[in-house]
Formats: sequence, structure tokens, C-alpha cells
Amino acid sequence: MTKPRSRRGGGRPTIADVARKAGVGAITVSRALREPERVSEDLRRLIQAAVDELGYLPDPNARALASARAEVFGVLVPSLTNSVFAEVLRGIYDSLSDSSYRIQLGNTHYSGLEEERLLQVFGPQRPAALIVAGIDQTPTSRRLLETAGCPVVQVMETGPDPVDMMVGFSHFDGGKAATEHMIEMGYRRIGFIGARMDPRSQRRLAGYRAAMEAAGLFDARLVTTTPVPSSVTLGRELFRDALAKVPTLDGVFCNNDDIALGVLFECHRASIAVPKTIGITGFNDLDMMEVAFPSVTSVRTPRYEIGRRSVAMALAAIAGKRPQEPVVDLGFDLKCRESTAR
Amino acid sequence: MTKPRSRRGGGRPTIADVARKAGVGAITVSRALREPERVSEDLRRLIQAAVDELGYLPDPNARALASARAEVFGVLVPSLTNSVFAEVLRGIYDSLSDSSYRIQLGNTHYSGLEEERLLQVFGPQRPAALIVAGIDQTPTSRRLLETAGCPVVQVMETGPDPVDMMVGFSHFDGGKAATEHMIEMGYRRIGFIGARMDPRSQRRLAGYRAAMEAAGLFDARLVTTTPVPSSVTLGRELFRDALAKVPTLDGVFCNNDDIALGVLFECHRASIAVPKTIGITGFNDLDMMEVAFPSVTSVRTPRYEIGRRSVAMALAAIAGKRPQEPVVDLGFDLKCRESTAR
DNA sequence: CTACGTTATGGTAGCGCTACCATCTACCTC
DNA sequence: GAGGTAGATGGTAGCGCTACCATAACGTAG
Repeated sequence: MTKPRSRRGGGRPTIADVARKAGVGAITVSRALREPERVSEDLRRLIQAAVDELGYLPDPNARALASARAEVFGVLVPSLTNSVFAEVLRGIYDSLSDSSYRIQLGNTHYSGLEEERLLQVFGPQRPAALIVAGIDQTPTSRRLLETAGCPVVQVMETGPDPVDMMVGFSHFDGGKAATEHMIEMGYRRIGFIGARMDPRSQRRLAGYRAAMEAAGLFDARLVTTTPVPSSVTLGRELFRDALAKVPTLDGVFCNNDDIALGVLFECHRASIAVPKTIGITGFNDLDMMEVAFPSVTSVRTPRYEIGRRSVAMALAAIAGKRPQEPVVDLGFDLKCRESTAR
Repeated sequence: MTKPRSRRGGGRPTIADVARKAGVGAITVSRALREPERVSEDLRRLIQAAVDELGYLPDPNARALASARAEVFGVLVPSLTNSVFAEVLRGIYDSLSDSSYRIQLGNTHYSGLEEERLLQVFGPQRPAALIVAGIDQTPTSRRLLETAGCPVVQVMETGPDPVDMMVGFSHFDGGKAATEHMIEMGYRRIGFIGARMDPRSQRRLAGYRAAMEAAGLFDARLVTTTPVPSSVTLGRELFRDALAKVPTLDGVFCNNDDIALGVLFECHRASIAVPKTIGITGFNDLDMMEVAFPSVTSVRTPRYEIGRRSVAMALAAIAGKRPQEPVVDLGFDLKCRESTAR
């Protein structure tokens, strides 16, 4: 008359099985697994033996329900194919692979509405932490983040008024530094070429504009942008447009490296000398920019490090040790290469 | 003397609150939400009104515990930065964004051991489906997949003996087709350049070798590989090595497009004419291959479609409608471009 | 020797949902 | 009109864990 083992559960061992085998209470097994220091050495060993013998693995769903907290990091990025976010993700994953946290990834497609929807999906699950790209959440998203009841890290940028914590750098300063470098190298009719034009791109453009205006070089006709998603192909096309608009163009600051690569290829194709006739600067400094011919000047951004740091801050907050300074600026690094070496 | 609302839960509305407000049983609310067709029109409306008014959102953890099934797709890829997998992921995400499934992503770093660890983490959660890259799982991983109790889709390749279902294409055939094309275009001393050399790269190499041997052109010295992770930089270096080893080299079939791009840049830098002196073929056909100068011949692989199809098959299996044919070969498409147009 | 922390362990009562089975009401069928 | 069937609804009993509180055992102070 033994009660049928676990009608629904499929028969894998539960904490009660372990407790029985070890001759202790279920709660002690639970403790031994989560806070070993609160259980005596002897019992701990006994319980570990039972766990090993039965092949017991705690049920994360039951755990989450009972403790009102899932061992899950929710991560929201605007794009999966943009290698910039891929590197942030890599940093996040590498920092979390030793822990028992799972990662739930959402793709917002650069849409505030989609971000809201995903936060609504993530929220009820009570994640351990949320990492979101960008600082321009909609009011609804912001409220959802504020009421999530877990640490929140906004990544990629820094800015005033964090929801909770922030790790990133100033895109405005990056755009400004890149442009100033080109001016310094003697370029004058420097175009800005940008696609997608998400908030970060906008701030890079603002940095470009500030530098150009400070040098008395700004001209609205130098700016060529489109809301269309960025790609190498698009870089080529936008460059053609820019050149048609301003034939005297002598340099371009590209919104990102994909665009810059498109420009570079088009220069090859049209036999335009780089850096002599046209100077090129990219943004992000993907691996290939250094290898390209000529090598391309770019603003190196700490993507991987942003991922790592965001997890470190979240874990600290979970452990109750909130960082002194909730906003971390990791800076950037202008890599001057052949494409602007006039 | 009302009992304190939800000591632990934080006070958000539960299914019982909705049931009370709508004047029905809790189970009817549950049904109205999950199988609306089994509840009468009237009650459905009543319940929906109560749900909206209270802002009720079901607790996914409680749901998962009670039903022994989480609304989660577990996805395992070997790399986050390799844009090939990024596109597969994009396909998966796009196919799942209308559903209530969450996605839990694991990064195996091309390691069988890490794959095992991740499957061990994913398993106890009882995911609705598992999508894993590759068909060369370790025996342990294979057993974990077989006993996961949910649909499993192996993606990127096809092969005999699927765990459950498969969507991909033949890397061997792809490598063979690319090599045959180069032979046809008149190249003779065609090198193979490959990095990482995961199982799929190995099969592309095997395809290359088969084509070369069939033409009586194979020479072991033509093959240059390394287990080091692939990158554009590495492409350049391996090409230099290959050229030093076989100065009469007149073409290269590259393991992937990153390598091909590195080769192309090095040719520019060393003033080697492409396609005249050296022909180049890549693999995957990333967006930029068409834009490169000269444009680069490559094997277009249906990455995005693999992602979409894998989800479609998994969802069908969840719904009890297993596809007739569990192995789907999506093929590939050789894109002949300037880099091999001798 | 009593009072009182302090530490180690356990029992009970949920967490919020759904599987399972029971019930109840039409609506047939013969 | 008895019996059967299908469809709609609800009650009960968990799912496997942990929060909370109780208890026991052991010092240590007064």
C-alpha cells in the first residue's frame, strides 16, 4: 500500500527521498544545499552522500515558488546579430557560468513596446536580477523595472538617474573624440554616416556635431542617416549618397564599424584613396578593423567588460553589498589607424 | 481577522483573487486562460474582465510546478559571437515572440563537458523543448537529451540517428560544392584554411578533400588548420602560413567567411590580385561578402531558416503533431562572385 | 542551580497553480 | 420516462520546495 511515487512528477527523487535516506528532516537537506555553514559537518556529509547516491537535483520550479525568487538572470538586448551585444552577452555568460543562475534572454528589436512586453513576461517569474541594454526605457518599462523587486543594471551607456545601477560609457564623448581626431588629422569636410539611429547612435551624432561646431566645421548636409537597420551593404549605399550630396567630402565618421567597412569597400571599388582622399573612422572597434586594409580607425568600446561588470554588480547587490557608486563609466579607447593617417 | 494577504508572495493577485471576483472556481479561471474553448463564452468574458481589472498575471513558477512543465525553450549554442549562431537564434526568437514561451540560452563554448553541465541545469526545470546545435553530443549529453521528456531538435547539420528531430544541411556537401566550383573555374593548387575545426568544420574539410581527390589535386600540404577560435585576424595569419608553405597556391577555400575576409585583406595588403593570382571562397555567406571588394564567393547557409524551422517542428511536436520526416535538410546555395571569377 | 542566550535541527503550513475526479445540467435515444 | 452521453463547472489534493516558528541541547552568566 505504498502511495504511488509521485503521480505527476515522473519519479525523480525529491528532497524528501534524500531526507529519508539520510535520516534527517527535509528542511535540513534544504539548508545543507543552500547554506551549508548552518549545518553540522557530520550531517552535511551524510546528506551529500544521499544526494549523490540518489542523483538528486533540486527542482528549480518548486524552489522558485517556495522562495518567491527564481535563480534566473533576465537579460534584454535590442539585437542578437549586432556583434556589440553579442560580446556583452559573452561577458554576462562567462561571469555566470560558475553559478547556478540560468539566463533568460529577450530580444527587444530596438522597440520600447517589445521591451515592455518582455518585462511583463520576465517579471512574474521573479528573476534574481535584470540586465537591460540602454537607458531610454519607456515610462512603463521604467516602472516595471523599479517594481521588479530585484537588482537592475542598465548597460551600454551611462547617464543620470539610473533605475538602480548602470555600467557603460559616454557615446557622446566617443563620437566627439573620434571627430576631434579626424579634425586634428587635417580633415575638414567630415561626414557623419549612421544607420538605425537608436538613442546611442543619436548621442554619437551629437558628439560629432559638438566637435564639428567647436571647430566651425558643422554643416547639416554632412550628416547622412537612416532609421534602417545597420549593415555593411547599407554603409556602402549611404556613403554613395553622402558623396553625391557633398562631392567635396574628405572624411566620414561612421556610426559603427559595419558602416565603416561598407565605406571602405566602396572606396576600393571606386578607387578612392584611403586615407588620402577620404578618411574613415568607425565605432566599436571590432576585431576586423585592425586587420582591414587599410586598417580602420575606430573607437574601442568595453563591451565584454560591460557584461562582466554588470553581473558582478548584480551579484553584489543580491548578496546585499550594493556598490558605493551605482553608475560605472568604463570609458572607451580611440584606436588611431591607417584609415585616418593622412 | 482576514488572513494577511500572501505572507511571502508580495501581494500580487492570484488565481483565487480572480476566481472570487468573477464568482467562479479557481480551476475555471485556470481553464479560461489555458484552454478558452473549454469554457463558456459568458464565463470567459466575466473572467477576462476580472483578470484585466486586477492586472492578474499567472505565476510561471507555480504553473511549472503544478503541471511539471515549464514554458521555456532551452537553447544551446557553442558560441554567442559567431554570427552564424546569432542568426539561428534570431530565427528562434522571431518564431517564439508571439508565444508565451521564454527562452533560456546556454553557451557551450564548443565544449562537450559544458554542454553536459548545461543540460543538467536545464533538465530539472522540465523545459517545453530543447534546441541544441550540432549532432556530435557526448554519450552523456545524448542520454540527457533522450530522457529530457520533451521534443529535442538538433540544428545546423543533418545526419543519421537523430535524438528526436533535426534541421540543417550537409557541411560535407557544402565544402565539396565550393571546392568543385573553384576547380571548375580553373584553380588547381587550392588550399583549405580553417580555424576552430569543430565537427562541422571537419566535415567541410572532408568535402574539400573529396572534391580535390576526385580531381586528382589533393595534397596534404594544401591544408592549413588550427584549433584556435576563428577570427579575421587569424585568417590573415593562416593565409600567410599557407602561402609560405605552398608558394604556388592559386586559391583558398576558407572554413568560414571571417577567415576569407582575413585572406582578402591580406591579399590587398600584399598586392596579390584577387581573383587572378588567388581565388577565394568563404562559407556561410555573411551579408558583407557580397559588398566586399572584390565580392567574395561563399556558400550561403540557411541559418535564420534553421532557427525558424526548428521552433516550428518543436511546437508541432508539443502539440502532438510530430512531423512525418524528423530530419529536414534545408540545403545551401553556392554564391559565385568576383573572388573566383578568373 | 536557574535563567537565558546560542546553535542545530525539525514540524507545519503554505507558495500559486493544475491534474484528477466528481458533479451537475442539458439533450438525446430508444 | 429511464438510461446514456457530452459538455461545463467545481472540489480536493497535491507538485517539491522553503519561510517561519518551535524545540532541544548545550553552554555561560549570575
